Amino acid sequence: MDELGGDVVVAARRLLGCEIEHTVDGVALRGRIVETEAYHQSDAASHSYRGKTPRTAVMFGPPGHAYVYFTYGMHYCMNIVTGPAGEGSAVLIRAIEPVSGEAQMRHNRRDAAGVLVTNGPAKLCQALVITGAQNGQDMRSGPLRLIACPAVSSSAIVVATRIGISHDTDRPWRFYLRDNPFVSKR
DNA sequence: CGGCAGATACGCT
DNA sequence: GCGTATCTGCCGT
Repeated sequence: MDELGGDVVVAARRLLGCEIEHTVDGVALRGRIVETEAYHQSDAASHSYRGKTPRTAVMFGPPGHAYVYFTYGMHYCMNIVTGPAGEGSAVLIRAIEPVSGEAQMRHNRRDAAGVLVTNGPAKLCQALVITGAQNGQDMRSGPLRLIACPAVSSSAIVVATRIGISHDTDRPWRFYLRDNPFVSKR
């Protein structure tokens, strides 16, 4: 998807409605992106704010790769790297709606019921078996893929402030599909 | 159902 | 040392 190489906010909106698929042991675990957040180098909430480090190096790499980080001692969260190589920007995937492999996703989540299976950034990583092993992977091909989609119309997108951060909290850089039940928080 | 504490390990200061 | 782009269970209303 060409738009990933441009502005991270444009990319965050553009990724809504597109799908992520991780094939694990021959089973395609696939979901539609319903909630995203943009993170940019100029932004104190971003891991890339203090420059390139071993942990954040992937954010400064080419667009379309996965940036997976480990947090709170137990959770993984996944991003899709955006912007030109050299710029530290990425879009956090905060929620997806299952499309295929839903039974396996629920199993991976200790049989979570209803929207609880994928309605949060760490939950969807657990459901899709995304860990540090996927960090840096090119999502244009391979077992972890991004599947492009037509752009979602602006009227279907809700703009909000980002969740769980303590710096630059006022940026309207969170986007989600209006009325989608898998969105993490209204 | 809303609020809060606890879990738990890693990167960076 | 300290803070963390979170989740879950447990408590009270």
